[in-house]
Amino acid sequence: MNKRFFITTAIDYVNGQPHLGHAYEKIVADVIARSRRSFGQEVFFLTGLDEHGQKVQQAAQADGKSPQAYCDELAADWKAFAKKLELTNDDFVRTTEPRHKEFVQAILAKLHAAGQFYQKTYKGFYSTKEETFLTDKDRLPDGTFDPVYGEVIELEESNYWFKLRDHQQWLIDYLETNPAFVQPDYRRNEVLGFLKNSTLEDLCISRPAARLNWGIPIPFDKDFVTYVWFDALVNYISIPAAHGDLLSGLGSGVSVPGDGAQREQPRTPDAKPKLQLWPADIHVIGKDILKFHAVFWPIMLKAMGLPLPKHLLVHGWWQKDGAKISKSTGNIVDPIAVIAEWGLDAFRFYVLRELDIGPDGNWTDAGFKARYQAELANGLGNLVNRSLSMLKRYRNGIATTKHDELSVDARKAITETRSLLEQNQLQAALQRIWGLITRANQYVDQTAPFKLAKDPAQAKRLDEVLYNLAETCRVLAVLLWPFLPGTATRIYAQLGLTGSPDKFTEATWGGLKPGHKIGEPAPLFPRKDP
RNA sequence: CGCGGGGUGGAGCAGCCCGGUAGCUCGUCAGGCUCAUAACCUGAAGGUCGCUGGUUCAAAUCCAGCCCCCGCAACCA
Repeated sequence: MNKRFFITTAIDYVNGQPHLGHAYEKIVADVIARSRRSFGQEVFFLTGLDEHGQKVQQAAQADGKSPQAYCDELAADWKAFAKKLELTNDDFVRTTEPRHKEFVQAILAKLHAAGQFYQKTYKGFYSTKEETFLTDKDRLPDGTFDPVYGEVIELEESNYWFKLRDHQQWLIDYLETNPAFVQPDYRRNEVLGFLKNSTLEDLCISRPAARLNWGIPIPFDKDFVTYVWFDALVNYISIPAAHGDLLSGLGSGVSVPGDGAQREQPRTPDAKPKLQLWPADIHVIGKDILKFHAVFWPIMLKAMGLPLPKHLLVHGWWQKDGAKISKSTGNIVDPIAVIAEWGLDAFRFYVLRELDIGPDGNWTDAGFKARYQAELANGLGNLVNRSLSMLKRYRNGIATTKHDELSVDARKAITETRSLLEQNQLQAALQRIWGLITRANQYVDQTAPFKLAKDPAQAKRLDEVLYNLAETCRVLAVLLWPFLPGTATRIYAQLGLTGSPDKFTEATWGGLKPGHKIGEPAPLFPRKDP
C-alpha cells in the first residue's frame, strides 16, 4: 500500500468558539489537501480538538457541567464549523476519545520502560487561585507576586520528566541538514537560534491527579495524569494508528489501539498496514506553537523510534484594523457572520489572497470588500459571465469548433500554478491564476467578439474566439478548485459540465468538445453596492 | 544587547532565499469599448525600495552598522 499524503492542523483547545485564526489555519490545510488530491495523490487530512487540561476543567465547573459534557457540546460546534468551511478532513480527532487515550498510554508505557522518564521533585511558588506554578517572570519589579495570583505558597511537588537535554545536539544537526523541515526559513532560524543559545530543560510530562484530574492517567502511576503536550502532540500518530497504520519503527512494545481485531493480530513481518500515514507530510501550525513542534515533538518521536514529519508549515497571526484581535475589546472578526453575508468562497479567497503563509496579516472590512469587488466580482465573475453570455447569445450556447489561441497562456498558467501549489505558495498561486483571468479579459477586448457577431463573414472567427473563452473558463475552474470549490463547481455547471473540477489533469487545453452545449450563465459573485 | 516580524509611488501588499527593465489590488487623470455584474481594455502621473557604508560590471535583493514601527510573557491560530 502506498503511503498517503498526510496533512494535519494544530488541534485547537476547546475553551471557546472558533475565530478567524482557527478558520485561517484550517483553510490553508484544506487547500493543500484539496490540491494534492487534485494532483491524484491519496491524501489524509486530520484536524481536531485538544480537550484536556485545567482550563477546560475550570470552565466546565463554572458552567456546572462535567468536563466531558462541556467538551461534547463544544466539539459539536467545532465540527459544525469545519463543515461550514467545507473542510475535506478525513477524520476529526478529540483527545478525550478512547482511541487516542489508549494510544497515549501505550506510548507512555513504552517510553517509561525504555528509561526516557525520571521522577523529580520540583519546589516553587504556587498560586492556589490560578492553580499554577509561578516563575520569576511572574514577579513584579519589587519581587512580589501580583495580587491576581491570590495566595502564593511554596510548594514541593513530585513529577515525571522527559529527558530532552540529551537530544539537543542531535536536533541542531537535524535542522541544519534538513533546511526544508521548518518553513518559512526565518522560523527555522529562530528555532536554531533558540537551540544554540540556550540549554534545553527537561520536559515535565505529568501533573498530580490530586491537582488536575481532567487528563489521561499515566499507566504506570495512577497518581498522575499526562500534561498537555505529551497528550496533544501524540494525536498526529494516535489517529494514524487507529486507522491501522502500523507505525513501523515504533517497535513491538506498543500495542496499537484501534478496532479490536487489529489489536489481536500478531505482528508478523509481512503484515500489511491498512493505511500508511506516518510520517506526516505537513503539520500546519501557528507561530506560537513552533517550539513545541520543532523541538519537543521531534525529540519525542526520536525517543519512540519514529521518523520525523517532513515539513512544519508555520503561519502568522491575523490582526484586525492594525490592532490585536481581542475578545475583551471586541476587536474581532466573526467568520460565521462574514460567510453568511458574503459566502464561504469569498471568505476563503480573502484570507488566502491577502496573507502569505508566514507573516502576520491584517484584516480590514474595506480590504475584504475591495477584493470581493475587484477580483471576484469584476475579475473572475465578470469574465465567466461575459464569456458564457456571448456564447449563449450568439451561438445558442453551443461550442462549435476547437481553437487554441489562448492555449499557450493557459498552459503556462497551469504549469506555474501547479508548481506553486506543490510548494504550498497559495497566495502566489492565486496571483498567477488571476494573471490568466486578466489575459482572458484582454483577449475579449482585442478580439471584440461582440463586433464579430455583427458581421456574418466573421462567423468562423467568432466561433474560435468564443471557444477560447469558454475553454479558459473551464481551465480556470480546475485551477480554482482547491481554493474556491463551490465557485469552481458552479463554473462547471454553467459550462454544462457535470461533477466537480477536482482533477488537475482536467486542466488540459481542449476539454470542451465541439457540439457541447453550455448551461445557464449567472453572476458568480453579485456586486454588493452600498 | 530577551526573542521575533516589518519599513517598497496616495493606501494596502508581492518581489528579497536563487543580485540584472520595480510588480499587483485600490485610488487619481485621460482615452477606448459596449459582450458582461455601471463590469472590461489602453495609456499617463506618482518610487533616491527606512538611513549610512561595504561587496559587485550590476544591489529592493548579499554583508555590516544605525533609525523607526509592531508583535510575543495576558482570552486567543
